[in-house]
Amino acid sequence: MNVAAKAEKESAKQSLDALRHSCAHVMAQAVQELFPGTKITIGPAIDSGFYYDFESPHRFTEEDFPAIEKRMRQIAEGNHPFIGKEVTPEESRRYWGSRGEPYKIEILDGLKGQTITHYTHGTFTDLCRGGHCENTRAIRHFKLLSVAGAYWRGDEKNPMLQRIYGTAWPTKQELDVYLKMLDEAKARDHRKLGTALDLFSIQELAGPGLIFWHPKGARMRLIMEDWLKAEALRRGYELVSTPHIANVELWNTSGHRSFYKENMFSEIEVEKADYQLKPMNCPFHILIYKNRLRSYRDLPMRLAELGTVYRYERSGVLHGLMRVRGFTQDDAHIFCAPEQIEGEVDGCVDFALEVFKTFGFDKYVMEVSTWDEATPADYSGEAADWQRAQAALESVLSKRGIDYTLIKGEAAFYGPKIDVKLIDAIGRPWQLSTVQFDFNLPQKFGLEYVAADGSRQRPLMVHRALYGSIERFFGILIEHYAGNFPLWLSPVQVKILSLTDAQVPAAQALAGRLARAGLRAALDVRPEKINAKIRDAQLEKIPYMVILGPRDVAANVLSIRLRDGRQFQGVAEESLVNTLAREQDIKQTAPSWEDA
RNA sequence: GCCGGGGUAGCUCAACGGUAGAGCAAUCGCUUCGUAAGCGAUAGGUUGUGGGUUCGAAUCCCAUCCCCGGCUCCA
Repeated sequence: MNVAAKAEKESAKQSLDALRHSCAHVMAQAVQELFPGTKITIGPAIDSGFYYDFESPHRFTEEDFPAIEKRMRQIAEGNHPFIGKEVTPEESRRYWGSRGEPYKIEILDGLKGQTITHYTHGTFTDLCRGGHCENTRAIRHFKLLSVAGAYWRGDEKNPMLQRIYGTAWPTKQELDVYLKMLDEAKARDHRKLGTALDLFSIQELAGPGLIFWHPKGARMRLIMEDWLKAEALRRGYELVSTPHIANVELWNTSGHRSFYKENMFSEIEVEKADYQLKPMNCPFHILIYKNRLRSYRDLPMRLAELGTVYRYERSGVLHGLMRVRGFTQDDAHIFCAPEQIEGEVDGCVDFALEVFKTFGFDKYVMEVSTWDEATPADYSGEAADWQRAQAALESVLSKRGIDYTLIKGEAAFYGPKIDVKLIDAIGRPWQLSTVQFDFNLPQKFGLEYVAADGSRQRPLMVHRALYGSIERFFGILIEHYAGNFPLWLSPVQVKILSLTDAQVPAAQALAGRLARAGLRAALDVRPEKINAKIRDAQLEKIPYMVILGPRDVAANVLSIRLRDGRQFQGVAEESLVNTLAREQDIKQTAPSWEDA
């Protein structure tokens, strides 16, 4: 993206934020008028709209929205300009004191030495640093969406406030598009589709956050795993396999018992020793590295594993496949010499891009998180290593011409990283792949290799996950494709529907031949009408249907129906098999059949 | 974990102090049909769990588990 385009995008975002922030003020006014005793706190613009947090004796529900929206509309139509005014801290304090707004006074207390401004529209004034549209008149296309609890200043030690979320757009069309996207997202919800398509479940009796993969989901998982393993081997990784629990001494050594304790399951005592379920695979791969003396000739050593980890997540944060307590990471750790890091990072990025392309994602954003020199807090490792690693991360992306955002101070304490967010079919970002340096664990475990000159050196370590977690990636795939998976991932690729009982033997024979050709075929020979069988197959989102009636059998041809409704008659069996085998082989995301 | 909203048949939902119901799915018949639901019958529930109030509880109260929307965190 060039500089001018970036600037234009930035300015468009600013005016959108101004509209939304202004809408939040108007909502706050409406709410205070309609629900006396409500205290205001903060109300910013966010990615897709705005919110305002209130403390109120009234419990807000969605049933209150029509009344609030109606009042908002009246206020907006009142044609009030937003007027900013600089005030002294004393003035401001007096104003908020007189209005009985303790949260505003608390904010004021945090603004020592800064310029204080009040923004007023009509009869409503807010303590606010600004960023408003000119006039309430601009606020026309908005909708309140939900109400939720939120801690004052995001701290769970503070009181719980009530947050009302809304969205606002410059035009009706944009608002409608956004609302439609929300509906679309709801329809694609992987929890809903997971049940409808019988892919997975979460069982109350077994516990929250633990995933049961049903036959169809497990089939897809197998395909994802097989592809990834083959690709890893092709790229010079070694596949390893490690235990699910380990003695607490391992976690003491790695440091996880101190900095990751809240997320680990409790100890399991066995013969007077304590064990813990693994929340991460890193220490295990490190032990494999450390198991014998390594030479510089052994490097880079790339150890990969589909490693299942267990993390204690607080009950309120669990979410379908996206946030669970037991999941499998496609984890790898690369141990290398300093001069190899750029090549290794490039290999990881290349692999990640291959994953996106293969699974049908063409949009993504990358972020490089580095340390912040200004606040050299508790970073682990040598400054020279950090600088070299950060340079490698940026250099790899630049050389590939990949646009990225540099986020200073966002690095973990143990090293800088690249994070990749995928953009799905309806424009939502999902945090996926990550490539992270780790300067902490090699030190904690005293990792070494013998250099060419015979000296002992510390290897550099890179963590890397591409799917992130198989569960989560699966959830993203479900939502990205809305359950309409490409042929190569579809648990059932072809379903053969018999028109009458007379075609059952032919249907069975065809199913056998398709299976032998490496295709996943299913049969529907129930004594149902063809319309009913088609409907069921459509609801199962099966990519190809073969409808077998007396005419087809007589002519020795097939009638094909695609998931998108298109039909092709008189297709030779060989042609179907070859076309599908190829579509599967090259992992095509679109169906092969062209309208004749 | 916290705030709010919910758990009724495999699924989607109704009944909201007075004997628990529908559609789909399932099972059994009949129907043999040409591109999104053929007809009929049967079966299916100590209403998440435990306690309480009441002559009577799916419905009211308490506790607890799970789910949903958020907060916080994150793969």
